[in-house]
Amino acid sequence: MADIGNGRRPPTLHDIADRLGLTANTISRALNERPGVSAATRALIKAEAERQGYVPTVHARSLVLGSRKTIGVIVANISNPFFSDLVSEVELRAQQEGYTTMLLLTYESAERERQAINRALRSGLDGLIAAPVHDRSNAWTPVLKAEIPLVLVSRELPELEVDFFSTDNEAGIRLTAEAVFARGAKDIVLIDEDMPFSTIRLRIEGFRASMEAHGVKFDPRMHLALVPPARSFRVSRSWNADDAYRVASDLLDRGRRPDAFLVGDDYYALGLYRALSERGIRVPNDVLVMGWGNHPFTRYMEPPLSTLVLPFQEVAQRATERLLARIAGTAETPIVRERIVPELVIRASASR
Amino acid sequence: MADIGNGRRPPTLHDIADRLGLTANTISRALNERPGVSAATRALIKAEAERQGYVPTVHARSLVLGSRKTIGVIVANISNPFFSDLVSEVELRAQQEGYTTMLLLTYESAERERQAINRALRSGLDGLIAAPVHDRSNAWTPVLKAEIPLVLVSRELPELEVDFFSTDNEAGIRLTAEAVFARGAKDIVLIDEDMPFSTIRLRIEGFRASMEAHGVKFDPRMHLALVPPARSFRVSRSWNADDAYRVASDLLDRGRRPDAFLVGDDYYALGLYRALSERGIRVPNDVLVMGWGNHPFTRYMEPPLSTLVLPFQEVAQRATERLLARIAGTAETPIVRERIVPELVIRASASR
DNA sequence: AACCTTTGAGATAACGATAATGATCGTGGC
DNA sequence: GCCACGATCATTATCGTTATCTCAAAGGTT
Repeated sequence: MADIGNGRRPPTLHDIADRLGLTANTISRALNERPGVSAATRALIKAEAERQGYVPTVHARSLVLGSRKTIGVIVANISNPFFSDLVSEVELRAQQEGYTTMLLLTYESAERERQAINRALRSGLDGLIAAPVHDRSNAWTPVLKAEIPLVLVSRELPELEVDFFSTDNEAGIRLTAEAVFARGAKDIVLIDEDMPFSTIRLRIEGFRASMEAHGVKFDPRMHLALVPPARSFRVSRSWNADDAYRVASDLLDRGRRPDAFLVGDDYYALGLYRALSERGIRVPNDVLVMGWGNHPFTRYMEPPLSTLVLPFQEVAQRATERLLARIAGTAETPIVRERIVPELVIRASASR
Repeated sequence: MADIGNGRRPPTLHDIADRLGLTANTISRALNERPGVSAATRALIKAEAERQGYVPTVHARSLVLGSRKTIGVIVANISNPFFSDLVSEVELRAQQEGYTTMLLLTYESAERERQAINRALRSGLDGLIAAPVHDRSNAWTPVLKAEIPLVLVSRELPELEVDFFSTDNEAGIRLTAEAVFARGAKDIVLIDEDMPFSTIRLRIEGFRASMEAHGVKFDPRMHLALVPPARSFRVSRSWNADDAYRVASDLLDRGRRPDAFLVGDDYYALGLYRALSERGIRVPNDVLVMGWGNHPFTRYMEPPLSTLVLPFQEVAQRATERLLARIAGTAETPIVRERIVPELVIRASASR
């Protein structure tokens, strides 16, 4: 910590080189463990670099290398546990491989998604993991054109020829449906969000298939209760429970009395529970309930909620792995689309 | 979309310049709205840039400008709603000002924090917002030395002369304590995490002060129930409820019967509720309970939990605002340390 | 001892953008 | 008709790092 004072400007390779009577080139080779430097000078250089508190300037490095060692993550928000776990996982793996993570949030807005993609392109990222806003596949063509590796998660865009990883929504809802069928349910209602996401479409498809496999004719007006889309994606999803409460209350007040409920989000179950208990309908005696997501609070609901453990981590890990392979150029060319089946957890809400 | 095919390499200023018989410099001036270019050529240039799909290379720009227009956020994780809301807010404001956000997670590990700081420095960020790992003030000296604007949130490091924004933990716990005192409680227990964070220290301090203001002698063994520190910070905080359940059960089984509980985290209240109900202790008739954080599920607990609405957004906004001002050089020099008082929400768990 | 190989380091030129300075042109003032 | 001047664009230098090529010295071989 002696002479930092050479102009109050962070030290560069030249500063070290001048001091030692060498050239910047040699310093660069020494610090990057490349051949062409003797062990003795290498040690000298490292010591001097340490002493001056040298930190390489990424701007310059990425300019010449053409890579920033940065990957971008584009998701709607990070209040949703799925996305926050996804982003965490990406950050972790990326960091291990020497990449840093740039975060871009869309809040489900097509316009913000466009901006995010734009900023991602301008930033010269090495790769991109994204949960796209629904049905906006053409928004991603600039990324493909720029030949930046892209991996999609969660929401599928079939028109795009890119790797895709997701929870298997269809299999998931079938698991829950089968579980309540197996416990004697005959009349099931699915509560889910009224949004055109592929995730929700697939859940409804799986639900319908399961119903028909059990000889029940699927009627949207009877077996589907749609919750209005969230008003804002800015903060936590507090309103989900409220909306589900309202939807479930309406349904029950119309005299409808199913013997099982499936919900597309654990928070919906909170509202559903209240609507049921206010009307003296008991879980699981009068009605079975299956959640979705295994949120920490579900084990503490009364009765504890049966639900699905989503493969957050696995999806995130596979997606990141794939992206890194694409960046490294080691991934085989054909794209993969993987849907990982979630795991059922039966608790008191579906025990009979 | 005609001739992109000049080598499959993203177009540069030179490509546009060559095409129009101009120089790169002129193109730069035209596209950046700087004087020295006639309106006619400016239009020509813009059209050609658009046609070639030109995207400026940040590497080069940051190299010459010395700024990347990027700010870093260092927090423990983003499963914690406080941090996810913080990060969201930072991303939003940053984006509005043309900055992108780099995410660095520490998982409460000093070593990972060190790495994160290192990576932040290497990345040539313009500024840094961080919730530091406790008592690691010397870890941040490299940032100060590099004269990179730094704003701390949530956890205070008094030794560091930097701006700081946080929830007022002391005032918060006093609000909850006063609330139960006002409703007749005389013997209060605080359940909190056994970690040396300044946040927790301040809560305990505030609790003690409030007790003594009401003539109760504060005895840690009587009035404090400490939950073992979380085992991992990787994923959601599911275990918090379990740990609180265990701690509360132990306490009750030792025959201790306080007439009010305060908890340092809404999740603790989940475990506490169960421990109480298993022993036939009713909320609020036999004991009052106050949460912390106003998590969405608290309104759906039985009975609904009284809690504190934390000023997540405000803290994040002020911190980001401050950081941007520091970067722009428009912030007055003296540092500020702001603690924002949370807001009380009384629900059935504390109604008498 | 003459010759070839290896090793360590310097010289030079990128990378793509912006800043500072220079050159050219047309125009206006006198 | 001469000179000065503003507008417009070209020239050149620069940011900090890495890649390529070159060269000198050391070491080994016959």
